[in-house]
Order: sequence, then C-alpha cells, then structure tokens
Amino acid sequence: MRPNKRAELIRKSLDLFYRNGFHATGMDLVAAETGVSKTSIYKHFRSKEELILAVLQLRDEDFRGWLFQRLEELADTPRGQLEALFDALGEWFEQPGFQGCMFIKASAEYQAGEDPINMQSAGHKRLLQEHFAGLAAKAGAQEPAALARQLMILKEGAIVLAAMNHSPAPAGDGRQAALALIDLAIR
Amino acid sequence: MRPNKRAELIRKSLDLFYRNGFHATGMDLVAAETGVSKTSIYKHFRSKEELILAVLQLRDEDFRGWLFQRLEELADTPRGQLEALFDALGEWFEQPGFQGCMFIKASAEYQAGEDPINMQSAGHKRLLQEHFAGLAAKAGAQEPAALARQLMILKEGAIVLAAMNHSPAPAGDGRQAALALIDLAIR
DNA sequence: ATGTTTGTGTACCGATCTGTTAACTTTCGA
DNA sequence: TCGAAAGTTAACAGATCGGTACACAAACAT
Repeated sequence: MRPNKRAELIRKSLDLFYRNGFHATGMDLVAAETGVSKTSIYKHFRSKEELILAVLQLRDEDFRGWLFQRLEELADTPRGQLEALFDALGEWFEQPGFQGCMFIKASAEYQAGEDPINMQSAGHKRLLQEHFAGLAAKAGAQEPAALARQLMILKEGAIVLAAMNHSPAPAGDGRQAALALIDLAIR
Repeated sequence: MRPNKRAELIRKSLDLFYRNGFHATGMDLVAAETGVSKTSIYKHFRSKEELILAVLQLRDEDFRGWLFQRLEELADTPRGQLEALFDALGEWFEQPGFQGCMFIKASAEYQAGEDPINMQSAGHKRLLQEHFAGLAAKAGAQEPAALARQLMILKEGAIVLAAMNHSPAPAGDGRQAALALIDLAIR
C-alpha cells in the first residue's frame, strides 16, 4: 500500500471513529467509507484495535502539533502561551465538527487500565501535561507540575462540557479560571 | 413485575453498563446477570435505549442524593459545602469500583445532540450546576453562576483524569484550584 | 515477457447484536 | 378453585460484528 493511501485510510478512519464512536463503527463501514477493501485493511492491521491505535497515534501527533503551534502563534512568552491555552481551545470548540476529545472517548469505551487503547490515551494526556509543566517552569511558577495538573483539569473539564452541551462557552469560563490560577502560581 | 424486582433489574443493569460500557454490553448479558429473562425485560422496556434511560435516571438520583448529602455532612455553610466538593469527590475516586462519570461516558457513546441519552446526561450536569450556583449565591459570590460553571469544569476534568489514570490524585489538585477560585469569587 | 508482490471484490465464517414468537409455569386475586 | 396476568425457557429472526478464504486483476522489477 502506498504510504499516501495508508495515511488516507487512517485519517478517514479517524473521522469515522470520532463521529460515530469506536464500538459503534464497524469495519464494514470503514471499508466502505475509505474505499479500501476489508481484505486490504486486515493485511496492514492485524485487528480493529491495531487500526484504532494507529488512529490515536495520528490524532496525538496532529493535536499536539496544532495546539503547541497555535500557542506559539498567540504568544511568545511561556506565561503568555499558558494564558493563551483557552483561546486556542475556544477556537477548537467552535470548529464545525467538534465532538470532544478523542482520547477521553477512547478511554471511556476501553476503560480497562491495561488496555492498549487506554494506555495510549493516558500517554497523550501525559505528553500535554509535561509540555505545560515545561512552560510553567520557564514562566517561573513555584510549583510548575502542580500548575500543569490544574490546567489539565480545567482543559479536560472544559472539553467535556463543551462537547456535552454543544457549546463553546466553557472555553470562556475555563480561561477566566486559568488566568486566576496562573496569576496565583507565578509571582 | 414487582417494584423491587424492577428496581433490582435497573440497578444491576447500571453496574453492567458502568463497568463494560453501553454498546459493549449486550442484552443477553443483562438478562443473564440480572436473572430476568430477556422476554420480561422487553415487556417492561420497549428497547435497550429505554432501559439505559431508566438506568441514567437512577444514577442521577443516586449521585445527586449522595453528593449533596455528603456536602451537608462535611460543612454547614454554603461556602463550606462548595469547599468540600473535592473532598467528597476524592472519596468517590477512591472507591474500589470507580470508573469515571456515567453521564460523560453515556454522552461520549451517544453524542448526537438530539439523542435522548445525550439530553438526559446534559440534564444531570445542569442540575448539579444549578445546585452549585445556589450555594454560591447563598455564600455571597459576586457572580454565582460563573463560579458554579468554573467549579463544574474543575469537577468534570478531575473525574476524567482520575478515571483515565486510575488515580484519585486529581481530587487534590482540583481541590486546591477550587479553593483559590472560591476565595477570589467570594469576598 | 514473466513471475511476484500487492490489492481487489465477493462470498463466507461463527459469534453476537437487538428484538420477537410461542408454549409452558408461576403467581395471585376473586 | 379457577382464570387472568405476568413470568419463564428456548428457539428463532434478520442484521451486523470482527475477521478470513479464494480467485482474480493490476503493478512491478527482473
């Protein structure tokens, strides 16, 4: 399979899983929507789980790449980038196809702690948290890790509520809370 | 069906859906685990969706009843009850079977805005938010609704991260953030 | 030109999905 | 005690699930 075709298969699968959920999306639908026969799919992915893991890896790279770049565009200081977090999230919430965080949904459907899908989802969150902790340290926070954990909590909560209520409003409330917490953590 | 038996069916179904997920739990398993024949189940619930809605209603009553009572036990002032929120959540996170918020998972699996399951999940969150807003108003917050929305974001984020990482730690971080936000909102 | 790899469509596998039909038991009030 | 209501088991629909077998067609390097 040409690398392009493989990448396209993963990306289209991502759209399907993101819109319909994982259990609710059958491999027949994946084959029909991607235009790749089920036989070929199973020649490159030993199971549906392996395809999901590839989808999550793409999502991880895409999302972190987008978010970190957007933060750099919005601010050029570490503190400024932390403060811009919920501005970027607000832009995401307003995108037409926004349906919440793919990793939250993945770990909700595959919630066993030792499940590879759950572990990969947790890994994504860990990478985000480490990035925020690095920014917090550069910004001079007294407890960078603690601030990063607080911002992560705000971020996940805002995503969940925005998705459930189909409203971008939680970005504004999260932003206000984040600014206050950042202000307290960095003097 | 005796009311007791019906209630038991719903409660056992709740456990199954909570542990395994909604799509991943078949009605055959529900019948086997509850001891109620599938024929009888479908005599009292027209579809799996109706059973899920009954389960969510029970969960809503149980959870709000438990949380609000626990807050009253932990503090006797409105502000104290808001401050005790993450102490109560921490207790929940440490319970053996904790697997996250049932409504977040329900709305993740049934994410269409007009889906009754999604609407019922959003209704549960709205009731919680209104309760917090009432407490915030009694506590003298300048913008009770805004504080309630911020606390909701913290709450959902802490639940999601505690479930994904199988750790009660987010309760402590959420508590610290909540105390700071409450202190800023109520002078 | 030829043989190998790679992908294709199609039909199929056994299992499971939600939901139903039918005949038989239990329960329980009149 | 009798008869309706409600529950039971068991088999069965029709569809879909994840995954595979097989025969065939295109692409490719040699």
